[in-house]
Amino acid sequence: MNAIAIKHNDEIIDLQTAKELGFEGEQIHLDNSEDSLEVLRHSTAHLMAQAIKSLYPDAKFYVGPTVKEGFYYDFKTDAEVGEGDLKRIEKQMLSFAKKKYEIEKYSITMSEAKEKFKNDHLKLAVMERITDDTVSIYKQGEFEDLCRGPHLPTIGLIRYFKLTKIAGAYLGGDSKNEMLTRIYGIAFADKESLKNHMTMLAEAEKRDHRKIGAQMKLFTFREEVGAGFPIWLPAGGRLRARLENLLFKAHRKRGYEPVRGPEMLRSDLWKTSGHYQNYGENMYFTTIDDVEFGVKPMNCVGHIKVYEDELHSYRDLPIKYFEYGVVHRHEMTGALHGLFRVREFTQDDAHIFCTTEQIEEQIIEVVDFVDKIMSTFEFDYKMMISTKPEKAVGNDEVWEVSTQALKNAMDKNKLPYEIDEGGGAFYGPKIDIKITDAIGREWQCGTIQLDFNLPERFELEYNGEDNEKIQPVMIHRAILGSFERFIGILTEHYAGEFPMFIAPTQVAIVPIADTHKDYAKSISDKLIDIGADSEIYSKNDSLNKRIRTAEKTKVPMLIIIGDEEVEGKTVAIRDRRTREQYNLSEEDFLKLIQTKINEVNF
RNA sequence: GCCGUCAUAGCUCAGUUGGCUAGAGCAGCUGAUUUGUAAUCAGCAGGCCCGGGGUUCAAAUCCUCGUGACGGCACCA
Repeated sequence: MNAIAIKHNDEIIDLQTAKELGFEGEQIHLDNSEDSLEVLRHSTAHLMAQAIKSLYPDAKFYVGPTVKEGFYYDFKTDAEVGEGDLKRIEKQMLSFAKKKYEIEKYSITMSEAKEKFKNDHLKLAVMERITDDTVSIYKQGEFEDLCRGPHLPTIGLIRYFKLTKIAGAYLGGDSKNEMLTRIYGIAFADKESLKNHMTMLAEAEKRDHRKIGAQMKLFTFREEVGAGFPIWLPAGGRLRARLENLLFKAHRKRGYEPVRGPEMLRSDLWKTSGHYQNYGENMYFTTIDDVEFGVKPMNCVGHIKVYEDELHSYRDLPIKYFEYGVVHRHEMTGALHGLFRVREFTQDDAHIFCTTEQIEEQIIEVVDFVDKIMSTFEFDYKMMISTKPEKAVGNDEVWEVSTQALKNAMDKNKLPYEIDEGGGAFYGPKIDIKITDAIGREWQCGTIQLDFNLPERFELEYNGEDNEKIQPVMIHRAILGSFERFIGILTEHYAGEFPMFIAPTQVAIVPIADTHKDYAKSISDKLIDIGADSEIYSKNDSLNKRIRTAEKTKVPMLIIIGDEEVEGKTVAIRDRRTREQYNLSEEDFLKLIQTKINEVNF
């Protein structure tokens, strides 16, 4: 098997370049290793560009890199290109690949390149980002493209690929620029891997919380209600209530007090907080009796008003208020996505008012809280420290101190984190908790924000040891982030098969005949007493049909009761997770359910 | 917001080049059947074909403006 590239000084060097520069190194062969796929997919992007150029002669190309899941190419053409054209482009790609064109490389100076591509504004835009004096051109058949490589020796090696989606993308990722057409694709070294990848995508689609949410009747959206406003259905309501209850206890144990602020507050307050100036375009406003009100996009101002209700001593700190706060944010239409991104959502929000000395321990306590919950659900997550954004209030010194405080807390406790420059809230830096979902996407959920600014703006204070007035520090934090997004992620994580302690329904009861309905009802009542929900499948359908229907609802446990069970006071259990069938006495069964429900505490 | 695709019954989908009372499965209702572990049978009902405007003898089908959804981009919990 011939090499397709080599590894030189830990860099992938294609054969064209290796020959030119006389480099040697470990051979990279065409397989599904990371290095090999990097080269293969990059060349497949070029092959796609070649096909696009032949089908749309006016097409101009921007960049075509490889990404985590394949590759894409951004281009511009006056023709309309839609999803239906992907097949056509694929076909053209295959026919070029069959011609086995060699991929040739040559170098020219930057000024020659600028002359060569003078009529191609996209290539000129690409070159603006390059500082080198020379650039390389890769050529296959008639098609050539400015590129740094690495590439395969020939496009004849490209066989197993698929164009997956077509979309628009801004030139240079900047919404002020023109929009280009982007086509995404995937390529592998062999047929089997491509097939597996496509199967994986189909499986991921089955887990989509929007799909499962509809099937399991967790939530819905309606056009006449408005985009981004979820409607919680009974099953979703039950699931959500379980989460809320568990979390309520968890907060109480950690010394948080439940409070509640109003849904909308006078705009003057949002001006004081800075939301009006910095976040106003995302807020909903209404004017009544000549007074303008803003619907809250965050709960902090309400909690500040709770704090202001009485004088505080340093002895009282830290003070922790929490609320399942409903907030409204006018997200842009294109951003809406199932429960992951909505315009009305409920945060598990809390604000900790503490002294500067208490910052570190408080941050660590919240990080522990987060870890407890994430590990309960077996989520992978990572933490990111986000620094001062462009739009921000407060002076640089305060930002510096607070950002450093977050880093110190993490460093001292040896907690790993990444840095997101400029990703902070306008009032302070934050630690974001990002969960990796079922298909590898990352979602921001929890957040811990350190804030010196709002206490200053609202002139918050407490009495210190010497009876002097001291400004407290505010920590804004959410563990789940929002119930909406978190439940969406949970749904995909479990593919709808929620564990007992959180499932909308714990037990499905199937009485074999009408004569067993009374027993079913009595079990159902006893389940409610121990905090479990059940549904009785007693409709006039065949037994098999009812078992099938019950199974399809993904309820964790199914019990069947007939003459034998009524007589012996037992139940016949089907556990859908373990697929086991066995019998238990009614008493043991209730104990089992109770144990399973209570086995989780945050 | 931007680029592209799309919208038919509660759900999943048919509906030919514009042409008869717009169809099916599931779900629902009624009846028969009372079942021991993944779909019993029969019947009934259900549609402002997303909304407004237009073209045409004729529109679910073509045009246009909205609304909503989907895939990305940008933005973000």
